[in-house]
Amino acid sequence: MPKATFFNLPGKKRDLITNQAVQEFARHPYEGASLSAIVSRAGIAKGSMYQYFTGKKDLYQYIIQEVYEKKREFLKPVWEEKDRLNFFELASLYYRRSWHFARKYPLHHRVTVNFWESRDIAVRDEMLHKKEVRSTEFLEMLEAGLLSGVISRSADKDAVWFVYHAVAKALIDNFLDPGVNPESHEAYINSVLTVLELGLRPRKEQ
Amino acid sequence: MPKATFFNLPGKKRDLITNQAVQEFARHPYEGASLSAIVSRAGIAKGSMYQYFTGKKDLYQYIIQEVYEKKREFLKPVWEEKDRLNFFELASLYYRRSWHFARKYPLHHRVTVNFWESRDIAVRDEMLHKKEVRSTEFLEMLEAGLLSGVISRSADKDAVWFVYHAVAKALIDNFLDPGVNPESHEAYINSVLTVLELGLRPRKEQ
DNA sequence: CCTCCATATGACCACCCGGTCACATTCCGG
DNA sequence: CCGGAATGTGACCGGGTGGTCATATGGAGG
Repeated sequence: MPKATFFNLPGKKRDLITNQAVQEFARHPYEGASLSAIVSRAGIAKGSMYQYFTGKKDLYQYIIQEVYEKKREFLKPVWEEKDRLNFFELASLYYRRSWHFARKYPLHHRVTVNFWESRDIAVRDEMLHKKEVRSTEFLEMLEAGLLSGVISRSADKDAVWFVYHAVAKALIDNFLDPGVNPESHEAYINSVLTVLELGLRPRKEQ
Repeated sequence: MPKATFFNLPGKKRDLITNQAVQEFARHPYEGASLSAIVSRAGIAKGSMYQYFTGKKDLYQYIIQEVYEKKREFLKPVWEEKDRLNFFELASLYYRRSWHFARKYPLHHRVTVNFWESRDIAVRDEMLHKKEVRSTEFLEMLEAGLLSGVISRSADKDAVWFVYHAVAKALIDNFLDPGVNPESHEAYINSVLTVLELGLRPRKEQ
């Protein structure tokens, strides 16, 4: 969505602008982010920004796209294990790697969190699109789990999806909580997933 | 936190201001809510608002307090069943009644949703305080469930709390999704809770 | 009736926002 | 070296914000 001019820019300058924009959208959700702050920190004129993008929304959509591309790339190794691991193992791997992403690229992580909490209409449709992208692989995983019998066949598929989605969101929200102990956090993710796996009602067989 | 002047106001006028503020904070999260819009819709002068409250934040805190008081009152009947119902029955009752609250007072519901999604610092401490308030009764419920053995003793208590909290948030977020069928929604809440109760791994005993 | 104090008012302030545009600068092919 | 196209610039615009304050209004007690 950026104009051609943006891609004609020398790489350094383009990266600087991109990075400053990521930083701003990490600090504030779309509505609260300030274009003026971005251009000022990037050391360019306001008018220049409008040579590169048609407006604030355009810039935001570009940044969102870049950030998700990066995350998708980072998560690729998880899906390559798809055939070797069962649903529960894969889910654990998925969340642990998402956590690594959040630690390695905290700004990008913050951008995604701000993004899916945004209630802006201009952003919502794009959001739905992205959510589909995000969930496709996970949904496949779930289907396979149900088919193979690793997941109880009596479970309501919609409800399972809902629960996992909710817990995923909460887990990821908390990925960067200050005061979290890196060593224990992986174990914590697994504890949470175990609750989902076994359920709260005691099991007779163990 | 409002000034004494506010409580000297005739009841009608006080209610009008309160209602318009609730409406605005239902439409927009704190940062995006407009004081000018509130006073304009309430038909009072901007200066008058500053006779009643010390500022926007003060007004917001008052509204939040009122809204949560209303919700707490509405949920009271649930906790009176505490001794008659087990953990799972109580949880079901709790969410179904929360949903009734959302249907009956959609604006107040929206205010709560905006509130706990807010990332404003001025609001965060207050929020933590409120969350404690909200969770106290639920945490008690959970403790009792663990003690009585209705909940598996092998479950990690923190993880259980985390999962329930996450699902609660997601359920409540979706309470007012347009296009939701009121009759089926209660059943859906129960489906979701059943997933938590039984877990995803198949059970041998059934 | 007059005084005094609480209350009501809206013009006004400084500041911010996203966006525009006439003009300056840079670059490159002829 | 020139001329035209591409790019860079920041003052400026209209409109919004939360907050202030001198002034006007009202009502209760002496």
